[in-house]
Amino acid sequence: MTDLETEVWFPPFLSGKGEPRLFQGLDKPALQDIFTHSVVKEYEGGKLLVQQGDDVMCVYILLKGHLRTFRTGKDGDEVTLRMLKAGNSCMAATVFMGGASPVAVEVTSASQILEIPAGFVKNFVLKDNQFAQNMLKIVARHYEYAISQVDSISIKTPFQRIGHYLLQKHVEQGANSMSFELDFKKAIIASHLGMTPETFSRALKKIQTMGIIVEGNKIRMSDAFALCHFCDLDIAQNCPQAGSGHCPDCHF
Amino acid sequence: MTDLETEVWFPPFLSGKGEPRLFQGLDKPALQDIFTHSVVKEYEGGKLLVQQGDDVMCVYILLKGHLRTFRTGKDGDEVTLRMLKAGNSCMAATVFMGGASPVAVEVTSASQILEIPAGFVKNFVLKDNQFAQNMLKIVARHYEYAISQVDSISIKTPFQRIGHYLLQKHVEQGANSMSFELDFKKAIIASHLGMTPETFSRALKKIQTMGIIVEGNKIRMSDAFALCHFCDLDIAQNCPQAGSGHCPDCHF
DNA sequence: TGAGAGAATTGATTGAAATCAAGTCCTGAT
DNA sequence: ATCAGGACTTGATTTCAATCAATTCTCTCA
Repeated sequence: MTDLETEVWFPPFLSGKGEPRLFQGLDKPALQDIFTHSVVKEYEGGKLLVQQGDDVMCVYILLKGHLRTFRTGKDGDEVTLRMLKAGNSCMAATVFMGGASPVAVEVTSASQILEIPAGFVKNFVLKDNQFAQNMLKIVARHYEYAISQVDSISIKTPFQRIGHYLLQKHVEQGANSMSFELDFKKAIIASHLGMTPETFSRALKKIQTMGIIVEGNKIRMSDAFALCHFCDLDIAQNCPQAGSGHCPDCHF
Repeated sequence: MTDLETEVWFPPFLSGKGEPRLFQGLDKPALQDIFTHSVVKEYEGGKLLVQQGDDVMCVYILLKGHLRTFRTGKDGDEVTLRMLKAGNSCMAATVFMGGASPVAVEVTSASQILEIPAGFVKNFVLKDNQFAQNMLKIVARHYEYAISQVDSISIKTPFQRIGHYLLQKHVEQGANSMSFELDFKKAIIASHLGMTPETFSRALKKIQTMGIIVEGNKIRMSDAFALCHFCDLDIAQNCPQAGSGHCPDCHF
């Protein structure tokens, strides 16, 4: 990959907020080193990038499109673990543990992906501390996300899970717009939340009695605090309104 | 902490296998640096080390005893996320993300704990790449564990979860003894597996029809492969028998 | 414009685990 | 040895999400 190409696709990764970024704070030679060892590939929706049990050959960074990671049980049941959008990465943790991938990765809409070879990443961590720290942050973030998923699935009702999920999306987008879109198929979101599409659909209906209007993939809220009932510490931490006293439900 | 003291308690951390070790491959000055900044403390069973939402002040390394990490929902329901034994550490990921702890940590039996201050750890990662890599491995390991927990809870029946859990314990101990002990209270294990103590108890009864004898905390197996029915890729990876052809259920 | 396929919704039924409620067993203290 | 309290087990009942089944909706493509 040339320096010029880098310029084309790199900028979005500098401006990203929210998720910690792999390239954050790296100096130019380091970036150059990474890019010359990486490739950008295009995939059609539906393609299975990694299968459960595969040896993982690279860390994937999603430049454009959507991926999901999931696990399949013996009987074919699936859980969706993560739903990735541009800027997210996956397989970082697996590359460090070595061995078989515990998850499968599927391209859910046409995507452009930067692939950094596993061996290179492993070495680079030992050479560049900033890179190591970035990796650490990313993996730690995923870990915390997984924890909240365990929590969600085991101690919340399907209804609460959906409310929590919607609120999270709302806060992720800065909590300033009165509406947002679901950017994955409902069946995938349902699987992510540990329920069937039917249950998901019914809960979405029920939630409309709380001032949440659902029209296809579009979610509109009658007031900015309609979802605050579902708030918890995890969300409050990222909520710009937390502690401001404006939110009637906020105890944080 | 003096060098001499180090000698006393450090050895077990060098010989450990299984979990990646925080101190693995560090040179003497690095170790010295860590130890002079750390303290060892003793706690009685029942003590809450960290509460959900606390600012985390240090990374904990369990030298002796038992801890568990858990989350509590609004209605008081709990999920046990991890059950730690000597050699395990916790709060590593949280220290890197900064902010409030997503979990609470409870001392479940009298314990001795090494506490490394958060600030020191964060700096040390940037100074010592080996340490950074160790951290990364530990967090990655926890992440993979959390993934398997999500998987377990959402796509396995309670019965399968218990079988899987028992097999895991069996394999952890080298799969050479015909019996092992549950080292946490059954209610905690139940909570870890996402079920009530009643359901746990009933499933343990049912599993006895498969050649697993349960006597209090002691689990005895009629033959070495009695639990293999519950095997999956995750476990097979750590199974010394995997691929040997001895196990009638092994497809790996 | 319409056909067809996949996605999503809706309804009826079922089943498994949670809950509620006694009981038993075990351990450690007096 | 007895007692008290906790851990665990067992039983009866309820509940709620999964399942099964049938539409409806919404695309895309001819």
